[in-house]
Amino acid sequence: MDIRKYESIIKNVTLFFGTEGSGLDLAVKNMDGTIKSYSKGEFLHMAGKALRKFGLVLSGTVQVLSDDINGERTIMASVSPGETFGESLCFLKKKNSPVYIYTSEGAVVLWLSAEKIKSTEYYDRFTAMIAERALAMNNRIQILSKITLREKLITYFTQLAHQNKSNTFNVPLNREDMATYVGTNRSALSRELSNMKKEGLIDFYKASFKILK
Amino acid sequence: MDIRKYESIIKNVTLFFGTEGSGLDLAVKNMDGTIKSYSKGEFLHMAGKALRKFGLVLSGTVQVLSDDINGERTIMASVSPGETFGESLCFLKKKNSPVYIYTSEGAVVLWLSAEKIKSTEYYDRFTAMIAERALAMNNRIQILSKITLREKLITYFTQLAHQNKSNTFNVPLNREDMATYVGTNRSALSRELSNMKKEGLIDFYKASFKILK
DNA sequence: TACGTTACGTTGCAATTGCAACATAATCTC
DNA sequence: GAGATTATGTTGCAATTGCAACGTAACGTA
Repeated sequence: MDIRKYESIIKNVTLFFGTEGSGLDLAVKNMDGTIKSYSKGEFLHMAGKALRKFGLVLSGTVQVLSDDINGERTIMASVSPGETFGESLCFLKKKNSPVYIYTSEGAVVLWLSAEKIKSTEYYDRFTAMIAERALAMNNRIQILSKITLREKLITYFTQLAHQNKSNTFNVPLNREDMATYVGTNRSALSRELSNMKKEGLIDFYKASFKILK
Repeated sequence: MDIRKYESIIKNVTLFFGTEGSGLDLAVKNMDGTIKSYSKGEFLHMAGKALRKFGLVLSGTVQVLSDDINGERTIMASVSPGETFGESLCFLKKKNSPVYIYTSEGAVVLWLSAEKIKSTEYYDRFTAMIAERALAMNNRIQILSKITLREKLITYFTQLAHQNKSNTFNVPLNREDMATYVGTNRSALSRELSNMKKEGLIDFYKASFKILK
């Protein structure tokens, strides 16, 4: 197991922040940590089985997928290096979790036991990680449950302004991802952003936005 | 403090499940629990201040609200007896939480310290509570991020069928709430449900639904 | 500079949906 | 069971949005 190879990534993850060198080795060992490499197109986990450990992506990208009735597979999340997946499912020991874990481009994953974490000094951080995710999802739900695109955008901008404590802020997503985040497509997003600018509600240049009214 | 008066509710909450009588008194005491009554139209918490404790509603209903730029207040959640609010905000000690807690009809709330919980035997359950909420929100996001109403409904039904391990299930919401949950209005929902029935995709009678195809 | 590539803006049109208004059905109360 | 009340279904119309196709700007590379 070659934790040290990925130390620069791991030590910046909230869960391990500030843990380095042999301290990191020990921490990972206490969580039954195992590193596994996956090649392009491989499944890391199949639906219907319990997730014994949750994953921290060390390199590559991992997709969380689920099926619907028509047998269509939807991407529920795309996980990048330094990000985790499956903590809640794993912590709750959900049987029959309806999700697949898959990598289209190949990935390296550090698998960690949520059960073992409970008896380490990292338990509080683990809980905090889930709580942070809950807040982030809550924000997104606030946006997605608005009816019109304009309302969605106003909600999104309000959140960003609040986070930045300023009416000027950068949107951390490109237009394509921003559109997905607020539940629309790029062209509709561009149209509405332009309308809002025309009406003097906001101003923006590239990723920099300003709320005017 | 009159915990016992609400024992029948409290002991059925996941957090306290199975805890009764003097055990419950002790548990609540160890979490710095305090009961407070609020009258119609009262604010339990104002935006901009940290939430020192999270709440468990004992009677009445409590609304979680937030403002947007236009000064419009949106209901983020409506919390009924036996349900909790603010766990994540409280656990993370978020300053400047942008939410108001309000009761339109009056309520009784048991306030509990997330900090104190850490050193009790209930910590695992607390974490599980947040994880459950994360999963529930994730389900809703899957639904809300679909484009068409039909896709939203198919996703919702797929989730319910999976939870029930059967293609027949009851929807635990009336049409009005179901519409809100999937991000539309009642009449559009009725229309689409009828269309899906006409096309032989589903069948339903009142709250009982069946996936056919 | 010329070229390719990628990100972003614009627009026409068809499809979906919100909304309002009304119809019908179920439920409750007396 | 009459009448009130609430839940659900139906429908016409206007508004919003998805989608596709194209235009424009920014950036890197040879």
